[in-house]
Amino acid sequence: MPNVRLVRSTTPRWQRRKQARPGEIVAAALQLFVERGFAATRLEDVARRAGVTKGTVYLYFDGKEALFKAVVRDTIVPCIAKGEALAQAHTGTARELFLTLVEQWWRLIGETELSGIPKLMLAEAVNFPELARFYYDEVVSRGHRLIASVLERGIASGEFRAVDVRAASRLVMAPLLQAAQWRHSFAVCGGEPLDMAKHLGTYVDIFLYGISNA
Amino acid sequence: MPNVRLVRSTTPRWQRRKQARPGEIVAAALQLFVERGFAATRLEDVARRAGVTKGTVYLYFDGKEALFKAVVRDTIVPCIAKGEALAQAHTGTARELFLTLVEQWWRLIGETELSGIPKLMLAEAVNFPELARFYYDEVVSRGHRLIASVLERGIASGEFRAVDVRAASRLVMAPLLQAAQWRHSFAVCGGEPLDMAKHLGTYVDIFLYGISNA
Amino acid sequence: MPNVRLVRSTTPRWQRRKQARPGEIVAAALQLFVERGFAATRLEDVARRAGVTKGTVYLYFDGKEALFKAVVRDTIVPCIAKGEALAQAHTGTARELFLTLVEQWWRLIGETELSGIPKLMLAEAVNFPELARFYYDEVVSRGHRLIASVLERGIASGEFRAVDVRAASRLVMAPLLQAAQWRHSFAVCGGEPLDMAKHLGTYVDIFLYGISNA
Amino acid sequence: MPNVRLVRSTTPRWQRRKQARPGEIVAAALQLFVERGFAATRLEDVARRAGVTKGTVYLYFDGKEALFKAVVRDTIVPCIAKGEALAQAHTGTARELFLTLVEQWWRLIGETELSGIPKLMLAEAVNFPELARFYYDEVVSRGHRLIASVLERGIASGEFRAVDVRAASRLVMAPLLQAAQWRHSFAVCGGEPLDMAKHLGTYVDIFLYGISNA
DNA sequence: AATGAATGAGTATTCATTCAT
DNA sequence: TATGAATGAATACTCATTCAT
Repeated sequence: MPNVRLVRSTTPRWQRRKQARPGEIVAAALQLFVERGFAATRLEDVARRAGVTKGTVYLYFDGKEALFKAVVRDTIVPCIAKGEALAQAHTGTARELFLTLVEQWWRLIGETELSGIPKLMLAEAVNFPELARFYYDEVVSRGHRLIASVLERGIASGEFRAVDVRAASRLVMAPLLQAAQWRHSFAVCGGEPLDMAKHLGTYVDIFLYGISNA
Repeated sequence: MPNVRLVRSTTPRWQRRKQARPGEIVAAALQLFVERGFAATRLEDVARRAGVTKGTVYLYFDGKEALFKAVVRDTIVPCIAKGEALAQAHTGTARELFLTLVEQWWRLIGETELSGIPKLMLAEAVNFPELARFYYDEVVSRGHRLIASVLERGIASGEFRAVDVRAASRLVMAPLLQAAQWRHSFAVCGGEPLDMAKHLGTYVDIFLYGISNA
Repeated sequence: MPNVRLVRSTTPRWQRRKQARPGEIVAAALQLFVERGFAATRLEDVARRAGVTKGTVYLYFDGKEALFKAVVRDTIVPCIAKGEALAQAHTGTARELFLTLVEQWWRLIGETELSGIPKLMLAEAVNFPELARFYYDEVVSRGHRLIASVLERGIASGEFRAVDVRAASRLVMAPLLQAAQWRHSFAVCGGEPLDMAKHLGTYVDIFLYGISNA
Repeated sequence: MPNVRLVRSTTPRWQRRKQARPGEIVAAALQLFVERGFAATRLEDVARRAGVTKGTVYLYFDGKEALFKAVVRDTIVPCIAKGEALAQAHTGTARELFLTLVEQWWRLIGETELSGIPKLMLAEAVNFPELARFYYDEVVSRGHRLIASVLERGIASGEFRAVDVRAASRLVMAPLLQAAQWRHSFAVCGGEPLDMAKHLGTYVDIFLYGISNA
C-alpha cells in the first residue's frame, strides 16, 4: 500500500457542529415533511439530508414527533410576529396595510418552503391534536386577529363596508392558503401551474372591491 | 341459466352481500382515510368498520392504494356531474346560479363526509401523483370550468365585472375548501368552531359585491 | 424448466396451527430466556426456534415482556399445585413426605428445563417488579408454605425438632435452587459438574439429621 | 489557603483524580450491574454515577465487557483471600471457625453491595463463559475448598460426622447465597423481607446440628 | 365468498463505541 | 486527561399482503 496517508487526507469522519446541528435538522425535516407528509418521511432521510446520521437526530430531538413539533414551532411562529409588527408600525390607509400584509405573506411564506406548513398541519392536525392546538393558538388565531384589526381599521376610517370582521378575516386567508397548498400538491403532479401574480392580483382586486365602501 | 338453484336455494353464509360489499368497504375507508390520513389508516380497521375481515378487502381491491383510488373515484366525481347538470338546466341569472351552486356544494360535500376528500387529496397528492392527476382532471379542473362558465355567463349578461375568469374561478373555491378543511382539522382539536352560515353568507356577500358590475 | 411442479411438491409455505402455536412459542422462549437471559434473547430467535416468523409471535403475545410473563405463568405455577396435592394426599410420616417432595421437585423442575426459571426470575426481578411479585406470590410464597406445613407436621408428630419453621422452610429450598442454578451457569462454562445424586443425598442426610428429634 | 498558586503548581483541571478514577468507575458499575443486570445497564449511567462522562470510561476500560470483568475481579476476589487467611490463622475448634467464616461472609459480602455479584454472575455466566470460568476458579472453587478444609478439620477432630465433604461444602454456601440473592430480587419487589439474624441463626443451628458428631 | 393465521419487509429507537476537540 | 458530539449496528415492533382453509 502506498504511503498516501502520509499526506493526511484529513477528511475527518465528522465535525462538531453543536450549534448548527439542530437548525440543519429542522430545515431538512421541514423539507421532507412537506414533501412527503409526516408518516412517509423516514428519519434516516431527514438525517441524510441534514448531513448527519440517524443517531444524531436523536441527540437533539426526542423522536420523530418531537422533531415535527420543533419544525412547526421554529419556522412559522416568527412570521406572525413580523406581520404584527408591520401592522403596529403602519400609518397609512387600511387598504395599503392590507396590500402590504398580503405581499409580505407571500414573500415570507407563500413563495418559500414555509408554504408547506399549512398543508402539513392540515393533514396531521387530527393525529397531533396538541400540536394542532399550539398551531391554532400561535399561528391561525393570531393571524386572524391581525387581519381583523386591519379590517376594523378600514371600517372605522370609512374605507371598508361594515362586514362581519370575524368571518371576513378568514376569507382573506383562504386564497392565500389555497395558493400555498397548490404549490405542494397539484402543481407537483402536472396540474396547471398557478399564475401567482394574476391569482393574487385578481384576489385583491375582487376582495378590496368587495369590501370597499365606494 | 338452468334452474339448479331452485332446489336448494340454500343461500350460503356469504354471497349475501356480494353487491353491497365494495360500497361498504369504500365507505369505511373514506371515513378512516379522512379521519387519520392515508398512512395512519390500517386496513384492518377499514375492514372492521366495514364489518368484514382483512382478507375480504383484498377480494375487492388490489391493495391499500387501489382502495384509496376507489374512494376518490366513487365519491367525489359524481358530485361534479350534478353541478354541471345544474348549470346546464339553469335559466335564471348568473348570480342565482352562483348561489345555487354554492349551496349545492355545501349540501353535497361541505357538510357531508365528502368534505374530507379535499384535505386527503391535498395531503397525499405528492405521494400519489397519478391519482392526483386523475383528481385534478376529473374534479378540480371540471370544477373550475364549471365556475368559470357561470362567471362568463354573468360577465356576458352584464351582471359581473370583466374579471380574470380563470383566476376568479379559483378564488370562488378557496373559501369553500377552507371551510371543509376546517371541519377536519382545527375544529377537531378545540379550535373555535366555524359558523358556517355566517362564513358562507359573508363570503357570497363580499364576493358578489366584489364582482358585481353595479 | 421441466414440469417438476406437476407432482405438486406441495410444501405449503405455512400451516395453520392456531391451537399449538402459543405453547410452542412459550416453549421456545423458555429455552432462550433461560439460555441467554431476557435482554440477550432476540424475538426473532424465539420465532425461529418455534418454527414461525417474528410476526407470528406478535399474533399471540403483545410483545417481549408479555411473552416473558407468559413463560413464567404457564410453566412454573402448575408445578406448585402438584406439590400441594401431594402433601394433601400424604398419609405417612413427615420425613417421608419431605423426601417425596424433594424428589418430585427434582423430577418436575430440577432436572427439566424449568430449572432455568429461578435463575431467570432472579436476574430479572428488579426489571419486572410486577412479574416478580406475581412469581413471589404464586411460586415462592406458596412453596414456602408447602414446606412449612411439612415441617409443622413433623414437629407436631415429634419427628422434628421445634426449629423456626419460617426460616427453615427457606433453608430447605436453598440447596435445591442452588443445584438448579448450577446447571444453567457454571456447569455450562466448564465448572465441575454437580453430582446431583450425591448433592441431594448429602443434603437430605444433613438436613434431616439436623432437624430430627433423635 | 495561602498563595500556593503563585508558584504555578499547575495542577491541570483533570489528572487530579488519575488514581481514583478507575475505582470510582468500578464502584459505580458494580452498583448498576447489580441493580439492573449487565444488559440493562447503560454505560452512560455508569459514567454519570461515577461523576465522569462516557468517554472517560473508555480511557480506563476497553468496553462494557471489560468493565464487567474488572468489577468482578476487583471486588470479590479479595474477599476470598481474607477468608483463607482467617482459616489459616485459626486455632480453635472447627465449629468456631465455621461460625467465624459465616459471620465474616455476611460482614464482607452478604450485607454489602458485593452481595449482588453472585446474582450477577449467575445471570451472565452463559453469556460470558470466560469470565464465568475465572469467577469459578477464583471465587467459587476457592470458596468451596476453604469450606471443605473446615469440614475436614472438624471431621478429623471428631467434631463433625464423616459427611461427603465436597457436597457438604456446597450445601454450606447455598443458604448464604440465597440470602444475598434475596436482597437483590424479591426483597425489592415487595416480597416479605428476610430476617437475616433468624435466617442465619436457624441455618447454623440446623447445619451444625446436622453434621455434629454428638 | 370469506376468513384469519402467517408472513416479512420496513422503521423508529437505543446505546456501545469512536474520535475531534 | 477528559469531554461529548457523532456514529452505526442491532432490534423490537407494525402492518400490508398472502394464502391455506
